[in-house]
Amino acid sequence: MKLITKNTDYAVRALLVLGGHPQEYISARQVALEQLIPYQYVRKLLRKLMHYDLVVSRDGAGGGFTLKSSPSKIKLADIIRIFQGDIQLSECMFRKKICPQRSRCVLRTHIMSIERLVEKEFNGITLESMLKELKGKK
Amino acid sequence: MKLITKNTDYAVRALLVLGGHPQEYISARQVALEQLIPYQYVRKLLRKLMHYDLVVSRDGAGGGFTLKSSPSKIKLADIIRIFQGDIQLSECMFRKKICPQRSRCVLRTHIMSIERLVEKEFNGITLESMLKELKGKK
DNA sequence: TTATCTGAGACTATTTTAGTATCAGTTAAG
DNA sequence: CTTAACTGATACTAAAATAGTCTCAGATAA
Ligand code: FES
Ligand code: FES
Repeated sequence: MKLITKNTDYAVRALLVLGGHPQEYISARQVALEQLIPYQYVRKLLRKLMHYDLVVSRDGAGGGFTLKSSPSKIKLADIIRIFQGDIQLSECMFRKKICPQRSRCVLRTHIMSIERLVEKEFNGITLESMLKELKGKK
Repeated sequence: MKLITKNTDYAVRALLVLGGHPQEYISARQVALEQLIPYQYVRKLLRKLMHYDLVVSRDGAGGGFTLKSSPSKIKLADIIRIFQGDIQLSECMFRKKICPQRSRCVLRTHIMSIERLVEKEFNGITLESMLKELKGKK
């Protein structure tokens, strides 16, 4: 069971790179090199982060990506949601209007509360807090 | 992001069926019918539960499966571990001796503590408690 | 002896995750 | 005004995880 996929992991690292160079445009190539992420792959991730308004890009030579908003506003939970979708109970169809099993489903309420707990934890971790930790390690 | 896969979900349902008929041997067919799980699939799950000592089987006509130990001893966390493996951080290689990224890895400690939190929650849910809830719903 | 069961293992299918390749268009700098 | 360093978009392929099927040998109750 994985709480975090490679996608998310890479995305966080990429954002940390951008966060490490405020106001600068950093190319995908540089991110790939700094974090040892496959070049084309990180480009894809960065583009996705752009679609979700976490970063902005600039075309052409000297271009690249930079954070759109302050690191304190970027939560780990957001990143996870972008790359792994919402936290959700297996095949339980309770999102699809009415689940036929619902009346005798025992897992549902438990999972939902644990999901909320996890979400809360992930919400407490921001890019800012991660950047600080990183500085502490250097 | 899924905390629970279909595997686990089915397995829990199967165990609930067995738990609903203490001391009786229930056939895979009956479990499949009661819970609308594909027959061959549930057989495979039950066999796995047997390998992990949660249930015992009896061959031949009138045979089937029954819980090996008391429902109070069967934790949701056990079932998840059987079907989804340990909770673990993405590709972080810190299990493999030394991870090259470790020194500048910021996610590791966070994820580990959240993993422990989740594990603790799942440990608090037993087959017994689920059976009780189910009775309350009937 | 037959119908009903499990054990085991090989398969196939589907979905999710990871990664690559290509091409058109933008921009800075010589 | 050409070239090198970029991004946007999209279509791919590959690998891994999950879900589900099929078949056959052997056990057992009736
Ligand atoms: S399976 Fe639908 S409510 Fe749980
Ligand atoms: S990636 Fe290895 S310690 Fe985090």
